[in-house]
Amino acid sequence: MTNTTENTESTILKAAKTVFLKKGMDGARMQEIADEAGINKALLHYYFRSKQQLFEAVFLNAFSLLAPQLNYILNDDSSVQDKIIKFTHNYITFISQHPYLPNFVIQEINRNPDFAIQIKERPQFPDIKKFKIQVDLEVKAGVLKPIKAEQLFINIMSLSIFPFIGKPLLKAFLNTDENTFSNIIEERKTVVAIFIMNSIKA
Amino acid sequence: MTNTTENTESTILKAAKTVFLKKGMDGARMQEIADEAGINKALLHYYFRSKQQLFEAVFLNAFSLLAPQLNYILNDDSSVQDKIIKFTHNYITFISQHPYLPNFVIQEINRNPDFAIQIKERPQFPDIKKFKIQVDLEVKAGVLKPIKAEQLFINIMSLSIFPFIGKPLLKAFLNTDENTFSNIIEERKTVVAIFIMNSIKA
DNA sequence: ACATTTGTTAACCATTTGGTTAAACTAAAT
DNA sequence: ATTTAGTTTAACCAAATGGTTAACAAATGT
Repeated sequence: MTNTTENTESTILKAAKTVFLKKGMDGARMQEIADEAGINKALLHYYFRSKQQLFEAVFLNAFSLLAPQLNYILNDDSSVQDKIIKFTHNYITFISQHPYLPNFVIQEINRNPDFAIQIKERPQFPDIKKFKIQVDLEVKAGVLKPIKAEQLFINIMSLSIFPFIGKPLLKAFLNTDENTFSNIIEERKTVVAIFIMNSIKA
Repeated sequence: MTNTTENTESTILKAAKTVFLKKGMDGARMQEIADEAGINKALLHYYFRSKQQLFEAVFLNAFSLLAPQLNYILNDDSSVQDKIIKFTHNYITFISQHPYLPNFVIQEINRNPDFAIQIKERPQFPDIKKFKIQVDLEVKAGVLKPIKAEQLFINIMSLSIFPFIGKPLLKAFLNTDENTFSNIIEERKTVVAIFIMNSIKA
């Protein structure tokens, strides 16, 4: 077997990722993916059978990029403070390089909530249990002000992810240009952790 | 002129809102909107000419529901603390009753950023200027810890809105059922303001 | 009563779109 | 050299979809 096969397959996947991430399942067109990949449309079906299956390949790939980052904050052994500092910085940095990713994943799970069930069954799927025990412990020990781990988790995710999803809206509200907004995001790599820790440090 | 006209028109708008908010421009089908309204598909074109124009009517209507709430926090004369308490409570309450709204608006602005330009020109479009001056003043007066108004604004929006947009994802991560998640959201009506104020109160 | 305007519908149309097919091409195996 | 298996393409197909039309129904004005 020649290696053109694998090349073509990964070329398709890359192109599909570009188009699906930008336009979503409903907005994407098989012809556009083929054009992006520079190949004949029939090849998409030759390698992936259907739009649905090609989409799922892209979706699972996208999700598997987001999950490990999360496992880090949830299962690391450092203090809650260290985790928050590292996580917010890493996550905002990471998403800056893949700005379409969170919006895509969230949008498609909203469109078809069955996806959430599917990905929950995967082994790398993040589990909040350990993080919750740790937060409860530090609260009891008086290191942190009383806060429910669930609320803290939601806050961390909200502050890290929303600015990317809501970017066009926020840009309009703040009346800033692209460059200024980038600077604000850059600043958030450190400022978000400070904001959170100011709130919960006892 | 009979009033059936206005009835039909508003029936269409209501149905279009239901379908567009759930499925977005790309996912929505004119036939589905007609079925939802219980009328013939041709009537959609009779009253709104095209899918695009019907969509725009729905979008502007949706946006005009979100904007006034924002103007409140930005232009009210109460202290920053009072604003944050009132805003987070009001906004989370409001969105609970219209859970598809923010996701829809953000998604469609992402799909077509020209929308952001269009709505910016409307008179009710929120302006952050006054809020910024107020925050800067309270920081200088030592009422608040140093924080940029822009970052604070993004934080408030993130903490209020993201839980609704990311709901299916958060539900999966937190491993909670619908009911538990509703309780968490309910709790956020008060807990978000406390979280923010703990962070920024000097 | 009658004509005219407005509202509503079923049938139809053109285009788009996901998907298929049969033929052509390529490269390794014999 | 010839066969064989895998790869790629142009042409094609059926269904879906936004939009139109022509006829019909219901109000409204005269």
